[in-house]
Amino acid sequence: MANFMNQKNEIIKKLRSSGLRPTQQRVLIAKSLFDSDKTFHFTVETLNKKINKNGANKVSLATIYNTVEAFTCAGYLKEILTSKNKSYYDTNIKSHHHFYDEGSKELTDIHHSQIKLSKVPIPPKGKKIKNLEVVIRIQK
Amino acid sequence: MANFMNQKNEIIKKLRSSGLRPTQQRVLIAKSLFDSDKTFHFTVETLNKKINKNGANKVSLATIYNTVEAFTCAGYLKEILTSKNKSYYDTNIKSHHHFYDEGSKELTDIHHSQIKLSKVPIPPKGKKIKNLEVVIRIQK
DNA sequence: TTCTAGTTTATAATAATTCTAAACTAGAAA
DNA sequence: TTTCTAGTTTAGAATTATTATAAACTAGAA
Ligand SMILES: [Mn+2]
Ligand SMILES: [Mn+2]
Ligand SMILES: [Zn+2]
Ligand SMILES: [Zn+2]
Repeated sequence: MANFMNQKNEIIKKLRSSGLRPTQQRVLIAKSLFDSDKTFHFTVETLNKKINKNGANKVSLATIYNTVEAFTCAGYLKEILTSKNKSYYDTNIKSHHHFYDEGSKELTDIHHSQIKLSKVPIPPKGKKIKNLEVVIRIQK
Repeated sequence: MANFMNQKNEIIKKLRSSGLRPTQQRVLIAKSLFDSDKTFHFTVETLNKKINKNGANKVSLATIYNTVEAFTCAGYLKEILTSKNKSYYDTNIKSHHHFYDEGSKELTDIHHSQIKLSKVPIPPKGKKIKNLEVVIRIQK
């Protein structure tokens, strides 16, 4: 119970620190995303199902979109673009890479240390590297 | 002129070899994509403008979509998924990597030899690596 | 308790893409 | 050469993901 309180307070602190007012909806979504010690990948569609399951419509789809964008801008989520016509998001914000299964359309993390780059090109003049990601497409 | 004939015949041969009937539209699009010795990146939107410029509507948008998909399946184009909500395509089908400029939304090739991977993870059981691509996101 | 900027929401709008079904055509066969 | 038909093209409708709008709501400062 104290633990429960703490988690909620942590979330509220986290939101406030990014200038995001801790509304009921944002706290609910943040719990669903950040409460577990395990990270995961999701789409707006799957998050919406998770949040609004068991019939009771708790949070509107528009708010799911708004919140996912706000959390991404705040650096609490990473957007992963590996699938056509649909954005994936990652609660693992550490630098890492992915397997993408073309069949099941599922992402699997590759830990940073599992890939070593011994040669990387210099970016074009006046441009800086923002990030570098490896995607390994797999299939049966 | 002979050269011109040859190019057209090459294209027709290429299409036939993949079971694609060499229609006027496909030959026209193939010319636009494969005639130059330089490879390039494009979207359906930019290809449509290129094909249907100067007012005269030569090929329908649906056919542009159909043809790009057919060429991708046949292995004559690569699909590049780096941008939200829009597919990019590449006439360079050799294994290579990309810079993606978040500002201009432009792709730039990184030659295969410009990146060296000294460690790559084993794919999950029963899965095979289809391809491995590095995307380096850059900005000012 | 009041007030208001920020937020949520239903709904409309947009953008990219895919689907549909009727008209067309490449090219094999007669 | 003409006929035939499966494959292709096309305009337009439908779908899907996403973004915009604007009215109702609420967190939290005063
Ligand atoms: Mn290229
Ligand atoms: Mn889309
Ligand atoms: Zn991940
Ligand atoms: Zn390329």
